[in-house]
Amino acid sequence: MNGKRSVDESLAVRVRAAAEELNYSASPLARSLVLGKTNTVAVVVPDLGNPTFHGVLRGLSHGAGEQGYHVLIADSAESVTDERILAVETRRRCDGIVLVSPRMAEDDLQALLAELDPVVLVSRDAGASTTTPVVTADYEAGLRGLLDLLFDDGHRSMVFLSGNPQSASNVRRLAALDGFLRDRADVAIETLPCGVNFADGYDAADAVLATAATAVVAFNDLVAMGLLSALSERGVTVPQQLSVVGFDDIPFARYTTPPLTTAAVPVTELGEQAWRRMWRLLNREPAGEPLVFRPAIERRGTSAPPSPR
Amino acid sequence: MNGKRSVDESLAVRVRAAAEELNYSASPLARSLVLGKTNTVAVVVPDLGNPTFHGVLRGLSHGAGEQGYHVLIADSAESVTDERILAVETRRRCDGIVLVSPRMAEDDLQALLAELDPVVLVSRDAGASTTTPVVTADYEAGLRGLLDLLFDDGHRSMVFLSGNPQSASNVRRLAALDGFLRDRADVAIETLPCGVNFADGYDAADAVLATAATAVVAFNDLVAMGLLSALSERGVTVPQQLSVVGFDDIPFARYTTPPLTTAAVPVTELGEQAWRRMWRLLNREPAGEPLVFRPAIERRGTSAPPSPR
DNA sequence: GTCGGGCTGGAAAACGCTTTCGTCATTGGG
DNA sequence: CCCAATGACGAAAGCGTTTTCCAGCCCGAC
Repeated sequence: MNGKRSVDESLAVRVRAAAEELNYSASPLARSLVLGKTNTVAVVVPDLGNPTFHGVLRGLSHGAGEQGYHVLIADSAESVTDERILAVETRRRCDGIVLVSPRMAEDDLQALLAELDPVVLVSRDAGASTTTPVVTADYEAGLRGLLDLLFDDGHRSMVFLSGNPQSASNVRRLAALDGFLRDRADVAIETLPCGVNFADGYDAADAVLATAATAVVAFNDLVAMGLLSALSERGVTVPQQLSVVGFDDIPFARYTTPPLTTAAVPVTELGEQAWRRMWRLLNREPAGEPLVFRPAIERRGTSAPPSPR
Repeated sequence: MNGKRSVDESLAVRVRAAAEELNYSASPLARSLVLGKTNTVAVVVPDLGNPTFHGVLRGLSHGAGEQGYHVLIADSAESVTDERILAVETRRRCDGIVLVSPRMAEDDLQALLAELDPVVLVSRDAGASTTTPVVTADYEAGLRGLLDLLFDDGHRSMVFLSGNPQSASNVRRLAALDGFLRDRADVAIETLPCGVNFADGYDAADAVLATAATAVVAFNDLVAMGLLSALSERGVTVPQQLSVVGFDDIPFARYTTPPLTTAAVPVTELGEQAWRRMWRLLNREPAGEPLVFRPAIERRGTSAPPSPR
């Protein structure tokens, strides 16, 4: 049947014809069992509702599909405790697993990676001394780029709307903030705990307006858009009265009014590259260096020099 | 090991201890083979980039996860030809399959459903004489609601930005248009071919402005948002100069400026209910009547009575 | 004391494949 | 003309489970 082996062609033809007629094809299950491979990879995401993860999922699914692989999804629902169990359990049904932005502590992650073996990490690094392939974005550089942009526009008083403290990318952003403040003594940045969704940004409007800031750096585009929406309701004009920048450059970002200034993370490409790494791993090839995308600063309509008081 | 059978408790304890020690747990693959069930269901979507499908996927994944089921995703990339093969192939690796808004012709769909057997249909009906459970929204009623809203506001000249002609939901919308026009002789609605994404709506702006319409009904929220964005760039005020309504009520809809008037389709619930249907099917229970959600008209800021010339 | 019944635990069959092994026939060379 | 080598095909083993089946064993009853 499967093209191999030295079999008389006429017999092979008859077999194939019979298979066709009986509508037969080999059971993937049984094949998997004997072959020891399922032709399936899994993706674990913290929240299926997040557009960032959609992009990664799409890129990954696309790449995998291309090469005959299937993809299993698992949503940990932001639960740090379930993350591990979910990953381990899911891992058993496939050949490898992609962890997207896992929330767990670094020690736990390290231990887990060993257990999961063919595994690649997206949007999170594994700390030192790991051989796990990593595909991520340089959140620190991205945020720094946004801060520089605002600084160059003349902003000296800003607010940072921070995201999920569990999220590694939030930690990187905080680090960028620290570095920036070290370099620029004349700037004040207040960090406000916020969140990662529309509603979080929306709800943060009053707290933001209570400060003297002329610019706000949102954890991500979702938060920025929520804030934009609330500001518009309050009659605060953007960017005249307040500059707002986001992060990620989700598809919606360029369609806000005004279009959102943000740092572009190529999420689909993150997913595609994660698949490439996984593919190499599955073929026992070296997966290559960690891949770090540098977010591109997209200057659009929500940022401008502060207007004189 | 598995709690069953009459086995001496002390022995059972020893076995469990050994299993623990060896870090053993039964191979899901081998179990699946012998049990004839994989504890996995698949979802086939036409485009993983579409927020509507995200919602369905989320609802479904959540429900399935709750009951120990895994979910396999397959993206047909809007290819009508691949849809069938993808579904059949994917189906073999799981216990049942959910088809979300399949694009294929009704005849083909009917034939496919029989082959896929435990199958549920989302956002598309199967035509008559099928026993397949269906979970969908009443797109016709939704669009009719929007048209009535605009009519009651005084609009008599409108544009409909139509979506993918392959999509069944587009057909239903067109039917609503026909019905509406039959009832209201004094209304003119022009249908413009458009698409389903931001960019499509954005690109349609000039064509829309070339008409005399005072209101535009976009195929969905994405299209409406793209249009909104282009209108804002051209200095056209919404809703003063032009009313715009969308469809779906994606999470972003309420955060546009002004917030988008739309017909709300509860996508997550669509997914959850699809899972419930699937669950019943898997347990050989009757799946119940087709479930049709009636979209709720969300009157927000992008629609208003037309201003006098 | 012997026989039958109810448990328990281990062996074997089955799930549907792939791969290896062995057999038989065919052919070429000595 | 015989032997060995080659090659085609079928049989069997093994993948890791669950389920069925069978052989014991202990106990109670006659």
